[in-house]
Amino acid sequence: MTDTAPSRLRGDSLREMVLETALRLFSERGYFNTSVHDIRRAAGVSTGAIYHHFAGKEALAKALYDALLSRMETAVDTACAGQQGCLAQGRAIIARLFELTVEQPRTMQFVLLAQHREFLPQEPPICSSQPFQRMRKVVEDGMSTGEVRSMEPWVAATALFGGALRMMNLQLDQALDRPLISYLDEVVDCAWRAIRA
Amino acid sequence: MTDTAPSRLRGDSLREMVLETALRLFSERGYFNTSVHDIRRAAGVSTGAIYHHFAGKEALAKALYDALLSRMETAVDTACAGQQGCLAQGRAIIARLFELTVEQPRTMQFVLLAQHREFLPQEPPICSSQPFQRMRKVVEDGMSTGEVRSMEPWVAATALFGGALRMMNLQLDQALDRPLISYLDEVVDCAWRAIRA
DNA sequence: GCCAACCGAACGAACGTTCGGTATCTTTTT
DNA sequence: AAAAAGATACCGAACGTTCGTTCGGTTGGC
Repeated sequence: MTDTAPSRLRGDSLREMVLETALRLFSERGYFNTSVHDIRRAAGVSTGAIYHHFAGKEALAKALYDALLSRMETAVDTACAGQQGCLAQGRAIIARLFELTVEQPRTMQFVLLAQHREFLPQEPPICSSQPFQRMRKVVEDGMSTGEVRSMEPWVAATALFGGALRMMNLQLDQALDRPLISYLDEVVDCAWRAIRA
Repeated sequence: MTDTAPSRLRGDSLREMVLETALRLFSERGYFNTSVHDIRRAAGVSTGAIYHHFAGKEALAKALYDALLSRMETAVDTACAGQQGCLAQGRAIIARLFELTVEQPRTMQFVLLAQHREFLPQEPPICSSQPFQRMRKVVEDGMSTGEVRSMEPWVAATALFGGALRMMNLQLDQALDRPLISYLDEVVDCAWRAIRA
């Protein structure tokens, strides 16, 4: 009778389960409305297990944030990779972000909307993170090739991606009646009219 | 010796002081990092006084949120009032919002950026509030007069105001090196190119 | 002398965290 | 190959603190 039983998780898979559960609860109810006991219960692990893998609640949130931001970074870079020019790259980024917003709303909720500085005081604002820097670079490159009108870089970047980010916001607030992806062409069209040469 | 002393506040002025202090602390450290005791101390009032004017911490936050949202509503409506056409109205709204962001960053921080649903579970998302409805209406009117290209209303609204809202975001995160107002013309120009007929 | 407005010490609940103990895996010894 | 020893991973009851809130008492205007 070598039953493997519903053998409780151990090691890395336990760690993953804790992170997954924490993401679900943090994005559903917010960091401060989620206690370590809630995570413990929902993940089916012990308090000690959580504190074995993470130094505390804040460290858990930081580990989660870093992992998700890094995933988003990869997604943005990969989307850009195959594309030439500001329009194509911008479109690819927006398309990928729209996909992520639909496929992993919790991730986007936690990374884009949550006010991290309230529970991760050391963290720089999200706008200075790698993915956002990358977006600004795309626009600046477009400006130096003449594809984009010459203008203030901040304005150009917010003009290209601001509308898309707000559409993602609306999707996460469930304000849209059609699938987010179906707005993609019009969103990109608008954004491009705003900054093209 | 009828010294009026530094006579402690009473009545409505005490209530105002509590609201003001709460706004300062909520926007600086966030709702959950601010205890009622913190507000009590910072405002120089007693616990009982707070609970005399507000049913609890959440009710205090709601009163504050309602007051600020109503102020913002007035600001948007007033800005629109003297203007004719989508471009003029949109520009006036953005200009006023930029001013408010600089003059009352705490208000904008609390109203626009904070995740209210975490501490006011009953509250609808900010995008369904009056000021945002008004912004969408401006765009839709512009579309029916032919000033704005015919397109999906949500896309048009986010295209017109999305860039400006992100610029306000950057200002609140102190990412900009020039005064926010100085970007106004370029922001409006971009937004208008995005949706004009 | 009445009533609303205000006071603040005290309270129970919930939170993040600890820590002595146990289970499981790894290495060493026989 | 089996047993012993050691190390790592996990367990969960319990702890100290802080929080939002209460409530019997006090003040001040009318």
